[in-house]
Amino acid sequence: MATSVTLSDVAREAGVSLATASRAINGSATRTVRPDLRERVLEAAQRLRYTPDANAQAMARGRTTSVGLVVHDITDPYFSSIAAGVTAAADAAGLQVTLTDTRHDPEREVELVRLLQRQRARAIVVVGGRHDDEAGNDVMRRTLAEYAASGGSVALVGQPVLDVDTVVLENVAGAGALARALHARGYRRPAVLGGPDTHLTARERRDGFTHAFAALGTPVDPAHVVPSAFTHEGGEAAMRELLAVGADVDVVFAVNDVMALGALAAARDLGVRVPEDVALAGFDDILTLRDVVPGLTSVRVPLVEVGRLATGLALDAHAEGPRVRTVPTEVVLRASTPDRRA
Amino acid sequence: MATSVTLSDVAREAGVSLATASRAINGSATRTVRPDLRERVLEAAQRLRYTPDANAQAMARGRTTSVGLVVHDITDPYFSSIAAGVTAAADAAGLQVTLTDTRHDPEREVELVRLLQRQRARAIVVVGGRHDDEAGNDVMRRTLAEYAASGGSVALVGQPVLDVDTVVLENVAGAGALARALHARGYRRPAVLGGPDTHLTARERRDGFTHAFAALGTPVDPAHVVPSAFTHEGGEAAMRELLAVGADVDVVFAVNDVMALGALAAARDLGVRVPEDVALAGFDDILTLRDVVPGLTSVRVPLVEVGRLATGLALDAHAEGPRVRTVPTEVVLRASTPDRRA
DNA sequence: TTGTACGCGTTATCAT
DNA sequence: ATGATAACGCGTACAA
Repeated sequence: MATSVTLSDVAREAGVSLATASRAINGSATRTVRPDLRERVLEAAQRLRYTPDANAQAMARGRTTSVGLVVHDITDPYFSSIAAGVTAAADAAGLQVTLTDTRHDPEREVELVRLLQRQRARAIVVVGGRHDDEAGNDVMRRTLAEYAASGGSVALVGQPVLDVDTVVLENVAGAGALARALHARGYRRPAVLGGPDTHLTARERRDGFTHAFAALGTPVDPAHVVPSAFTHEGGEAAMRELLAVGADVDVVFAVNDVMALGALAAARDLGVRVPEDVALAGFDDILTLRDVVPGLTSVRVPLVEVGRLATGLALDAHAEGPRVRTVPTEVVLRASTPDRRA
Repeated sequence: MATSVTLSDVAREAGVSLATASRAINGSATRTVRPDLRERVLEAAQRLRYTPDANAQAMARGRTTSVGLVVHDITDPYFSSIAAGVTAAADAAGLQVTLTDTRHDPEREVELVRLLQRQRARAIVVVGGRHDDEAGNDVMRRTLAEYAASGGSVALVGQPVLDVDTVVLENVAGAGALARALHARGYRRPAVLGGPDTHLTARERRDGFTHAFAALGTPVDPAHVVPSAFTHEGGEAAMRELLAVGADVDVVFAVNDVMALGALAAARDLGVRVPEDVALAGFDDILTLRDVVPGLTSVRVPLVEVGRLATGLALDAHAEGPRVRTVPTEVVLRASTPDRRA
């Protein structure tokens, strides 16, 4: 480690006290510095190439300027868009983002929160739907509570089950609206690539979809609800399974776009045409969709905005119990689900 | 800010000195602690829910555990894949990643490096090709030099023009190999969506491509080299321009995949079929391509590995002058450039 | 307005 | 092996 110029060096060089140098450079709120002294200090700082040590400042002030971000996979467009929102919001607040990635390992999520707590991140944004796993949730809930007790604030993107501020996506409503839109276009034999059984987001979207179709008088055949991983590979495998049994379906709903794209790949691979042989829809409306043909019908989630919102929630200190911000979704119909009534 | 348990609290609770507590918990290298005392300390720490303050540790040790990362746009698959490599490598080294995003503003790049220097990031990875702009490069070079002088190390992904360790992509060779592969498939009337004139990566790929085609006896018509932004929109606009003038071309090379996808969108929009009416190729082989039809011919760059490599380079302290790690590329032929000789 | 001195939480040096 | 104690770089009451 080479030598780093400190504020003391600057003070000495400028012939003033450490305190004055600090006030001149940082611009203390209450105190003010005589213009000529201030000038001397700034000049000295420049001459010496002084760089304030954010770490030391954080120590002295008692709070850091960093925001922790926990995602499952930064290469996934869903997460990278949210991450963009988080960095934008943090930047606007003069804060830095520490990016951490679970690589889809749920246990790492807890470790990463602890890690960020050690960094004394002023706030943590955790992105990712919860699981129906009381034991697991309990560990996470306790971990977050400890972090909060140590002075940090948390925002979650997912389900409001961890007693922290949460950005909630309208999964049920969005999937229901999608189902109705598809029904209106003439689809009557739906199938669902449902994701993991315990994954709440997957479940909400799956049930929102199936319930809506049931309410319309054309229930989804339970045999046509295929569980899978929440990933590209998961969607691909589930679609393959569905097609392998020769299921009689006219539209397939994958509970997220990445899965839908996996399904699309499977269909392509098996010579099944979308939408001619079967229609396909996803959820999230990730950025990738702009480059996919046929245009994939989806349910839009304002992902960047979700990141901003979560960051704002986490940063905006509050007193009362956990808040919930519900983000509306919007059905976007595209070529992958053409009108069948023609 | 709520109260946080400190090491002193733990020491008092365990009835030992601060020093012993520190040694027991951190496990000092040279010193060792009597087992029973050690046990008492650990137990006390657990009881009090003690969490070490990474910031304070960094102060005392004189070095932080964070790595800075500078990208232009985290939602761009090129950058997010590299970011995945950086976080993986950092994680393996027990370090954290501070993610910063220029949002395509070159001036922010310098500011972000200064920001990361203030954070005393132990290393900084800057991702992004350089520009033919000596003034701009000079500012950046000086900024990085100052950071290095303060004890940090830097790795760049791009061109080795800033006197720091650099991961270099085989742009010229890759584009040349692509040109030859296309020529071998029968293409004779190539065009290039060339990106910004001053952008070195764009230029290298453009020239590598045109020179190779010239060497094969079928030079690229200069009128068919269209400059543009290095983005999706840039590719789209350039393709639109090319098609608008009714250029007589049989294959279009976009200097990166994101641009190629923009070009694909433009072609689609104008009713021009790929590859029937014109073939298309890109560069990078971003993850998104797995979902694009027709499969886009590209030049593969091991992006995640590039991120890992750059991080390793930055972390592995060295004495001598700037090192260069060249990453090989590989032509991947897909459906967007079918064999024309049939 | 300026300077002195203490504190932030931890590591490391130096006695003991 | 353990314990005082001095750093680390900075902010800020408090005193002058």
